[in-house]
Amino acid sequence: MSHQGLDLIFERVLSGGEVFRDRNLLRHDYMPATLPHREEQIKRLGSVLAPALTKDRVSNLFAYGKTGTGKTIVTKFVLDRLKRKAREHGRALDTSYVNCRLSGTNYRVIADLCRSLGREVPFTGLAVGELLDRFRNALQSRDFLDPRVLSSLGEEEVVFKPYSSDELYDILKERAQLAFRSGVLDQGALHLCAALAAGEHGDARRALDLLRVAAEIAERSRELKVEENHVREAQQKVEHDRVTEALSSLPLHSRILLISVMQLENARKESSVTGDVYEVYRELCAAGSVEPLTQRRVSGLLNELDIMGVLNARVVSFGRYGRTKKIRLGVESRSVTASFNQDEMVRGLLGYAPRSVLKHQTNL
DNA sequence: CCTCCACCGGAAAGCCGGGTCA
DNA sequence: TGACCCGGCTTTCCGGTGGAGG
Repeated sequence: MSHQGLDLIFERVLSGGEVFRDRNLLRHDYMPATLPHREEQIKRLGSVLAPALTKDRVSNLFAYGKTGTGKTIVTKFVLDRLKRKAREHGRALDTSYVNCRLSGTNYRVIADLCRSLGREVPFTGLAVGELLDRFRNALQSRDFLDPRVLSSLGEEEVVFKPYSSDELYDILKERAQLAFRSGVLDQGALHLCAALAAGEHGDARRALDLLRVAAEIAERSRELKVEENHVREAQQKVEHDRVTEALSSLPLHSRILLISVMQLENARKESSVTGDVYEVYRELCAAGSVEPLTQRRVSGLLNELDIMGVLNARVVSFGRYGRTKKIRLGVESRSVTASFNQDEMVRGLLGYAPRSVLKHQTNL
C-alpha cells in the first residue's frame, strides 16, 4: 500500500470516518441521557434508595433480568442521580458499585466493597467474617452495614423484562442519531438489528453490537450506507465469534463430551440421551487415557454447555422408559472440529470411532 | 390408578492449589 | 511453621419424578 493510501486511512479516522460521528455511543457501557422503557425500574430503584439522602437505612433490593435488559445501566443511572441530588443539598453521600455477577462469591463482593473504600485486601486467605470486619472498619464513622449483604435474600425486587423489538428500536434510534453521520443509516437496517436482538432474549447489548459491527462492515467496504445486508453479515460474525470464543475456552472434559455428542449425532440422525452420551464419553476417555468423571458431574457439565448454547439439552420423560435429557449439538460440527483440531489433547479423539457409537448406527 | 424406569438435581462433603496470619 | 481460609471442581448420597405400560 502506498504512503498516500495509508495517509488516507488515518485521515479518514481522524475526521471520524464517513460512517460514524462517534462510535462510542454504541458501546454498552455508554451512559445515555435517558433510558427508554425503563422508567418503571428507575422509579422503583429510586424510591428504595431515596432514604439514603437523609441517612436512613435503605432496604436491600434485588434486580432480576437476563443480560442486556438494563440492570447495570439503570443502577448506575440512579446512583448517579442520587449522588447529584445529595450534593445539591450539601449532604454527604457516597455510593459504590460492585457487580456481584462478575465478582462471583460473597468473599469477592465484600473484597470489592473494601477496595471501593480504598482498603486493599488479599483476594483470598481471610475468613469472610474477618473481611466484613475490615469493611466495617473502613466505613468507620459511617453507619454499619446491614449484615444481610451476607444473605442472598433481599426485601425488595425489581424485574427487568427482556426488551421487545420495538423497545430495542427506540433505544437504538436514540443512540444512532448521534453515533452516525446523517443519512448513513438505513431504517430497515435499524429495524433488523432490533428484531434480531429481540429474537435473542431481547438483549440490548446484542442489538448495539449488531449495529456497530454492521456499520464497521459497511465502513470497511467503503460503502456510505449501512443497510440490511450489513446487519445480516454482522449477525453471522457476532454469532461466529461467540461460538469460537466459547469453544476455545472449554476445559478438557467438556470437549470430550462435545465430541461424544457429535459422534452420536453423526452415527444416527436423532438426538441422544444422557446415558448414551455418557457411554461414548467413557470410551473416549479410555482411548485418550483420561480418568472419566461421574455421570452426576457429566450431567452438570451438559447443563453448562446448554447454557452456553453449544448444546441443546432438555429434560424429557419417556414414561415407562425413564426420564432423561435429550441432547443435540447446538453449533455446527465443523466449528467444533476446527476448534478442537488445535488442541493436542483431543485432536486424536475427533477421528476415533467408539464401539458404543457403532452400536447406535442406524442402518440405511 | 399404580409401577417403575433412567435419569434429574439438591446437599454435603472432600480434595487441591492458592493464600493469610501469629 | 502450622492452623486456617477460599474457590473450583468433583464425588457421594439420595430423595424426587413424568408418563407409558400394566
